[in-house]
Amino acid sequence: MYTQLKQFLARNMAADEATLDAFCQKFRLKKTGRNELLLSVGEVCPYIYFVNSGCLRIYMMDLNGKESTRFLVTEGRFGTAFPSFTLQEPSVAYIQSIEPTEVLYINHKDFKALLDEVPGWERVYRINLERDYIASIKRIESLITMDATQRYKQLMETSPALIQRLPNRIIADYLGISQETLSRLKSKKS
Amino acid sequence: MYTQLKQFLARNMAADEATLDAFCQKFRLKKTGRNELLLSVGEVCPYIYFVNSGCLRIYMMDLNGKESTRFLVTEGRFGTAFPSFTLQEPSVAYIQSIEPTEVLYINHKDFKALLDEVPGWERVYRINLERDYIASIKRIESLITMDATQRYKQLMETSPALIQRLPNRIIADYLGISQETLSRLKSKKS
DNA sequence: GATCAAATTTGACAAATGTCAAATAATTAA
DNA sequence: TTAATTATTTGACATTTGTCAAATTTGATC
Repeated sequence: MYTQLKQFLARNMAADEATLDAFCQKFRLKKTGRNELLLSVGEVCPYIYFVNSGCLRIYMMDLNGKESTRFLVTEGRFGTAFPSFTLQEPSVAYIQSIEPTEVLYINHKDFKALLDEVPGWERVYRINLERDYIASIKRIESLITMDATQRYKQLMETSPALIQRLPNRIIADYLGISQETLSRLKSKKS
Repeated sequence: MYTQLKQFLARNMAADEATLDAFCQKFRLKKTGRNELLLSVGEVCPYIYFVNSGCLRIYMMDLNGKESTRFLVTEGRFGTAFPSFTLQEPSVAYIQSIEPTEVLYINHKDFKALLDEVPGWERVYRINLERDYIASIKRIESLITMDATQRYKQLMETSPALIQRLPNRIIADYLGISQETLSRLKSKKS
C-alpha cells in the first residue's frame, strides 16, 4: 500500500524506516472507479493525493461546458487542485479519476504538520515544487511559442504513453486545442 | 540597498536583525541600463536576482527572431531563468533589463547554502515557490481556456500598471499574441 | 527643437484553428 | 453478443489570429 510513496520519499530523503512509516501512516487509502469525481468547482480542496495506480485529471469547465485539462497525474506522483489546496480557497477546477484509480490522501492540516514534524520533508517537498514549477514553465513556453502541431509533436516525444493511454478529447484539451484539430493533426502527420 | 529585501524576508520570517544582515550580505548590487542583457541563451544562469527597482524580462527567441516573454519581474520580487538556475543547465531564455534597473544578485552555490544555513529561509523560499507556481498555473489556465481578448482583459484587471509601463510589443508576446492583434484589441474595446 | 529611431496603428490578405453536423468506429454495460 | 453509449473522423464553413507592408505616431538623442 505504501510501497510507492516510500520509494518517492527515499529518492530524495535520507530517512530511517521508522520515519518513513510515521510519514506514511498519515495517509489513507481510497479506490475510485472510472470517471469518478473527487472534487467539484467551488469546494475547498481538502486533500492532496499520491497516485498508486490509475490517473487523476484536474480540469476546468467553461460556461458552454467546454473542458480544459490543467494537469494529468499518473502513478507515483502527487497531485491536487493545487491553488485551492495550498491556499485553502474554493477551487476553479474539478478533480476526476479517469481510470479506476488507487490513491493515498492526506488533509491540509496534517500535510502542513508533516512539514514541521518530519525532518527533511520540507526540503523534499520544496525540491518537488521546483520540479513541478519548472514543468509548468515549460508548458507556458510551449503555449506561447508553439502552434498546435508543434505542441502535439512535443507531447508525443515527451509523453508517448499518455497519448496512448488517454482519450483524444483529453489530450486535446490538455494541449489547448479542439479534438477535431487534434484528429486532423494525427492523420496529417508525415 | 537592502531595505526591500529585508522587507521581503520580514513578511514571512521571524528573524532578528543580525540574521537578516547575514542573509543580505550574500547579495551584491548591480545597476543596469535600458535593454541590457544579463543572460544569453546557452549559458548556465549563475544568479538569482532580487529587483530593487526597474524591470527584468525573461524571454525566448525562435528561429525567425520572434520573441516570447516568459516572465516579467518588477520591484520587490525575485527573478531568474528559473529552470537554468535551479538545475544549473544551459538556458533556453534570455534575461534583459527593460528599464534602468537595480538588482541584488547571488550565485547558485551561495543561494543553496542559504537554504542550509539560515533558519526559516527554506520555508520562506518554499512558500514563495508555491505562490509562483500558483501564478504559473493560472497563466496556463488562461492560455488554454481564453482567447486573446479575454487574456488581455484579464491582464488589464490584474496588472494595469504593467500595461501602462511596458511597450505593446512586450505585453503582446507575454500574452502569446502578435502586437498587431493586441493593437486591434485595444481599439476595438467597447 | 530638429532629427532619427522605435513603437504603434491600419489595411489587405493568408493561414490556423474552431464550430457544427453527420458519419463511422470503438468501447462499455446489460 | 447485442444494444447503447462514447470516441473519433471528416466535411463545410466561420472566426480568430498571424503576416507583411506601409503610414502614422511617439519618444529618444543630440
